[in-house]
Amino acid sequence: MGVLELEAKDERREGLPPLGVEAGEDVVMRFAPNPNGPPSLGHSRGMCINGAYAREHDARLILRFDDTDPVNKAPWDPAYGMFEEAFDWLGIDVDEVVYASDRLALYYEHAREALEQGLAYTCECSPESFREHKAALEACPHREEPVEVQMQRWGEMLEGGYDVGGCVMRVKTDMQHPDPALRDWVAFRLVDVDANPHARVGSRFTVWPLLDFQSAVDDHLLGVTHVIRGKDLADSERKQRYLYEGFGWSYPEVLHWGRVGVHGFGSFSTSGMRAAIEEGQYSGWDDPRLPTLLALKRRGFLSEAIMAFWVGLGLSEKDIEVSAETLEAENRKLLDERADRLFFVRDPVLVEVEGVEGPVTAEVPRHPDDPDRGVRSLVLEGEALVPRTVWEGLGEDVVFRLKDCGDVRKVGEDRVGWVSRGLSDEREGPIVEWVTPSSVPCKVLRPDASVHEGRVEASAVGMDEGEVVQFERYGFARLEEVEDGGVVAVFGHR
RNA sequence: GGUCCUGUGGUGUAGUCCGGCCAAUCAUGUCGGCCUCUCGAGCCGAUCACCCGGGUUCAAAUCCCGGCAGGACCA
Repeated sequence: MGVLELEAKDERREGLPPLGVEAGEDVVMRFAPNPNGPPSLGHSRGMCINGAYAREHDARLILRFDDTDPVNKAPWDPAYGMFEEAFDWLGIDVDEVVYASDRLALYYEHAREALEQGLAYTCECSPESFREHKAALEACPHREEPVEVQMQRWGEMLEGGYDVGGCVMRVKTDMQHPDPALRDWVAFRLVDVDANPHARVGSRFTVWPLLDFQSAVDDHLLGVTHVIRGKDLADSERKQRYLYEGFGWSYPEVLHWGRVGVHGFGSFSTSGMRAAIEEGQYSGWDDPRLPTLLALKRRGFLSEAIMAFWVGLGLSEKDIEVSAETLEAENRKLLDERADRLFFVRDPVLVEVEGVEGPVTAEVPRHPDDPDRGVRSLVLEGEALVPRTVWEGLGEDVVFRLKDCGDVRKVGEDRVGWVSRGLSDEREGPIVEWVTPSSVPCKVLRPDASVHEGRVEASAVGMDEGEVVQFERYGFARLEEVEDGGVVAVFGHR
């Protein structure tokens, strides 16, 4: 037996690219959202990819709220819990939850060390004047002042000796760096917290770190070994490396992904959604039109489908536009097997069935491929309800089928004649969903904000709220309200 | 304007580091057929791609140079 194991070059890779983990290395990953709104489909990419890697490497996964911008990305209190719930829903175990806003003392401590070691300085330049220094590739006068001066200014910053904008702390990089974005970036600034109280810590702190500093310090302190994030943060790495090198820390492995647009969900910013909800354009964060996880869940999307969708897209750095159909296809694969079938008749027409002898009981399987789940019974006596669009599309005398019941011929405006119990050779029309007058009213909320009104067979009343079903020939929907008097469902997709 | 990233069918994606087995993978979409008492699922088939131009080489999706296009960040 040959011991030679060729690493076949043409073997197709499956799943996510390898992480680059050394043997025996403990992997620590984190997902670090800004909790300024509820988790969206976009966030779920980070949750799923980190979660999938964490699972694969038996890694420690940290949920860290990077909530240190009370002004531009003001945290929204309910969002914290919603992210934890979203992880639960996705079936991803989080080992630790960290709030950056609890850790200001740690950031201050590291700021002090950075100043003492000459890695950073305090700067009183106005944005305009610093911009000039930056453009001229020269240090500003504050950069080289002695440590004592730096420490003193830092102290004044903390003690309220400056107005907002009066002083910042910068990390020293290289004022001649070819990329102006990297020249002495701002690590701390003053915030008007009276006007912008923080959702968790109120107005207690006026000096706040910017994301690059906070996240750099936290990744180190929390022992994060692998960071996966959007390439919009690609510059962060280069900024943060100055700090890491100064402190003698080692930088985590970083992977990036490009921007994703999901065609069919539009692009919604958190702040845009919030404004639209407040104006009443949407019913709430779970409005079926929105790309939030709440809305997707409400429409019957399964978390496994979302996971499979993101893992399938992979991790490329190119910007992509995918169709919602791809996500729907993942969901359909799972749902087709799980969802019980029901007849929902949209915009029904009541037709009289002439010539039918006695009640005819139709026993329709709950699932066509799984007879063990039993049947639902519909008893046809003299009247049936059929969808208006189908009915109006039928020519005179056309024979069509009431699914699993019998063939009938359209003989008048609102009448059909019974043809046969079994499948007849005469049928040329479609096989159509139908219900009896004992059915219950049903509303289907659609993701385009329209509502389809109709009737659903009475057996729906025995089902659980939250259950996802397939309305035959119509599509998948999640039962939201199930009461004797009627049913409300939210449409998922075909 | 600067820096960086990315260009494979309609949409994603594998392959690019280490050139040949790539007349290019898989998924999704579309079209057609089979099956089915759903316009669902399943099965079969078809369709459709290496951004452009040079160069290196016996051989380039893959390496080099130059364009072009898209994006991100900063200004």
